[in-house]
Parts: sequence; C-alpha cells; structure tokens
Amino acid sequence: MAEISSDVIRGYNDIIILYLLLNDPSYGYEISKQIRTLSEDKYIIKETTLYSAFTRMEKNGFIESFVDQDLAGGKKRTYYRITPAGREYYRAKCEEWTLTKEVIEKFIAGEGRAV
Amino acid sequence: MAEISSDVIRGYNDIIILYLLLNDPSYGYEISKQIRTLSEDKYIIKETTLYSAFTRMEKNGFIESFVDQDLAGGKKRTYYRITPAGREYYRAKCEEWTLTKEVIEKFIAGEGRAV
DNA sequence: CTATCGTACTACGTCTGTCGGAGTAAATAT
DNA sequence: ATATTTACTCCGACAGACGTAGTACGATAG
Repeated sequence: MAEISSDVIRGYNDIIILYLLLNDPSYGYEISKQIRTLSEDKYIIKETTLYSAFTRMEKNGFIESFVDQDLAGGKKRTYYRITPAGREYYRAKCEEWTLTKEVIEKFIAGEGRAV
Repeated sequence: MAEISSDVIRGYNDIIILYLLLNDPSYGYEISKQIRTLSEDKYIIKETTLYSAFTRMEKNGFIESFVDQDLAGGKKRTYYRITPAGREYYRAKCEEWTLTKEVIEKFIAGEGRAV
C-alpha cells in the first residue's frame, strides 16, 4: 500500500487532532489510536509529532490541558480540550483545505488526462 | 480570500512543477506564471521555493536541465525536462494524493457534520 | 516469577522544504 | 531616463516532522 509521507500530511496534523477534540477532551494515546482506526491504518501518527503538536497548539491557544491524577496506581494522564480559538482555527483550516484541494487537483493527473 | 499556506502546499510543489513539464520542457519564470494562472491566482509559488525544487529534483533524477544560450543579448535561460523517473515519481505522488485526500477528509468538517 | 506487551508519555538532536531578504543583470515599457 | 519585467542566484533562518532513546507502571503470557 502507498504510504502517506510526512510532507504530504504536514499542515494537517493540527486539524486531524482538533477534529478528535471537537466533541470531548482526549489525550495523546487515545488520539493516536483513533487516527489509526479512523484512517483504516493508512495514517499512523508518530508519537513525537503528536505530542509536539499538543505543545504547539496549547502555546497558540487552540487547546488547553488538564491532568487526571486519579488513575489507578497514581498514574496521571494529560487531557486536552479544544478552545473557542481552536474551533475557529479548525474551521479556517477546513476552508483552506477546500481551496488547496481545488488548486492541487488542477495539477493532478485525473481521469482521461494523459501522463 | 483564504491563503494557501506553505505548510499545506508542502510536498505538492514537486508534482505541481512536474505536471507543467509533462508535455514540454520549461523554465522557472514560465512555470511560476503558469502556476499562478492555472490556480487562478490562488497559489503563487515563491521564487526560492521553485528554484530550490529544481535543484532538488535534478539531484533526484526527476528532471534534467539544459541551457538555451541563444536568447537575444547573450542571455541564457535554464530549461528543465522531465525524466522517466520523474514521470514515475509524478504518477506515484498522484496516487499518494488520492489516498491522502481520503484520509484527511475523514477529519474535515463536511456537510451536515457539526463543528 | 520473569519477561514482554500495552499504556502514557518526555527529551534531544537532526533533517528538509519553505521563506525572507538581498543582489545581479539585460530587455522592454513608460 | 526610469521603472518594470524577465530570469535567475545566494545565504541564512525557521518550523514541523522524525529517529532514537529513555521512563515508569500494570497486566498478561510463558
């Protein structure tokens, strides 16, 4: 199967993550599994990519973190919640996607176009 | 109008350029104008991005350059021609695009999906 | 009872493509 | 005479993704 390269997905990790936070807060490990599942194993985000995206987006005010201390064994887990600014950013990025898709497809070998 | 950000287009400049070389050799300035025209001013590639893409792709064997010395005033112009490897690369990238598009759209607010 | 697997991260350094800014230089338009 | 267009080149900076490694605990398998 063709692989999705990092340069191709670059710029979309943010909205992929935000999408999974739209309804409920979530945390790294779960989001990573959801991306894998929802993409039908076509995209497996790297841990470092995911966690550095969290840091960046929190810095930008698109998400907020809170820690659940009460897990069994004293373990803790960091949850992220989307902010209104994050929601707005997500919306803007979705629009940008539509535009970008249209542009790129003008340069893609489509049906009936010789390559 | 929404702007196409560099992170979003990243990874696609190569195929945009190769697309414009599929039928005939061309050169930087012309390709840059074609991208602008074909995208209806939605995407204006930066000169540095374009020329560094040429260098990279020639190094990778996807394009070959040759110089036209016979322009008026002794000016020269560097043309690029797509190689068979470049054509193959283009085809592969187009397939990757299709896959990537499908994946990303699972995380995009579509019709009837609340955001 | 030991080892591996799954969970849930963090840290650090590297790589690559894109970008900003500047510069060159001839041809053409005003 | 001057500005704009054509056609590049060089350099350094930046940001996002990646590779590698490490931590630490619980559950399950052998």
